[in-house]
Amino acid sequence: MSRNIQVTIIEDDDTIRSGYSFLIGNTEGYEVVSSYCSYEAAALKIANDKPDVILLDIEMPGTNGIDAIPKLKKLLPHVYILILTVYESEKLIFEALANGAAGYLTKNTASAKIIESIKEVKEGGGPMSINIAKMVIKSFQKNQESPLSKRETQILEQVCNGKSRSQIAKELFIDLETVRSHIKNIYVKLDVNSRADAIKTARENKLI
Amino acid sequence: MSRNIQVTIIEDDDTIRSGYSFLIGNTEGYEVVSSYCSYEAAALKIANDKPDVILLDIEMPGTNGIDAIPKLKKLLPHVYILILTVYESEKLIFEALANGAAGYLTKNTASAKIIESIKEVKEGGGPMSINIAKMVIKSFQKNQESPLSKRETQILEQVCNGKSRSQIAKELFIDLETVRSHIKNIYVKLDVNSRADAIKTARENKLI
DNA sequence: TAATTAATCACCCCATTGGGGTGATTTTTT
DNA sequence: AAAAAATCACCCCAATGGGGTGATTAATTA
Repeated sequence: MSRNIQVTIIEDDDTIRSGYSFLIGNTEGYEVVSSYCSYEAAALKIANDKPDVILLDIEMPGTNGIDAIPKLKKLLPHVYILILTVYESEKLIFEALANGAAGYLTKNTASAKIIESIKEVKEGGGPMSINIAKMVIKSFQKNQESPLSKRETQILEQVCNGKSRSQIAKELFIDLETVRSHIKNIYVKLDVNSRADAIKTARENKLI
Repeated sequence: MSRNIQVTIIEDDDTIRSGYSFLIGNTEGYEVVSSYCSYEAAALKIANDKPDVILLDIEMPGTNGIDAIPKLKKLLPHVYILILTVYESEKLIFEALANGAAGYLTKNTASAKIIESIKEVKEGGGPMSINIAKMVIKSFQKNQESPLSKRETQILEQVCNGKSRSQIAKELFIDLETVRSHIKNIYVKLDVNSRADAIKTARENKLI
């Protein structure tokens, strides 16, 4: 009834690539339809391979994995891309996810977990390594010890939404001068003197 | 050598509470130090229980789980809070995480996974149910079919950072009039006529 | 209870900004 | 060859933003 999960591997290291290939190819229900050592090599033929899931490395010669994601998605709009890399930098992780990666595993991940994640991603899940999940969750968390009051935080949020003083005043049913006053206090507390700097500081310190 | 993981359960449903209590209490290496049916009940005594991990429900009489998170964190700064609930709304999930929850599981989660997640959270991980992970990852993903050009997207990002036209011009080494021109085109494409509306539309459509 | 902090509003000043027009040139992509 | 993207130019003017300085009334904390 159910077809094997078709997997393509894009990874420049020969040893790792054949390792994954062997692992997946010998697992019941999985099938490696192709493997490439670069995006450029994959681009030429992958549209015919029609994989369900692509295992993608980030560090590669030529087009790197991050930039390869949108290009692969264009070639195969319904493919699920699972990043499998040694990198754990926040920037790379979020860029990969923003570009359309469906999951992110680090290379120390156990074989069983990789196999499980391929299935999970194919079923619409979002597999992540423990450490990745930690970073992702942390990125959501607000600073619990903000120097700003509730009202100030509320107003700063509106500033981040690009609202003008008068717009904020209307929405919060307070006077324009009150908004001004709050913003001035925010500037003092954050030690800034412009909207742009306030937003920057607020984001850096997760005050919003 | 290693102490049992001390767990507190806060959950208003008696049946579910004793179910979890039984499950965790009878697992090697885990210990239920206390269980409460509301935040109010917990607040009085939990500081003495000193749990490592709190299993917290969202739907509860009195203070709900979301609002209870920061309060519990104040009472026990080093506690890990694991949300265990039936709710899967994006809003609740992100609010819970923003408030400091370390993980988020839905109640259909298998017993073994719950036990594993408690350990994971105590070790600094960020356990999530598959469906939650999916939503979290989706929240990062940009719209791949933006109506905006690269330059326009770049400029809109700066607008979202609260930058003025002249600041953007300086940063991108282009003329102020060019920035103006781009912003005007962005407004036309997004069918808006102010920064605030552009930011709103951009966020709603994940163009940034 | 006393002292802070938070939240509200007021009026001064003025350079900068933002948004609406209209139009043109050059490079890149299709 | 045509379309889209990126660049720059000049018109207009109300609204905005940031800098001062200061006051009143809750609410919270010491």
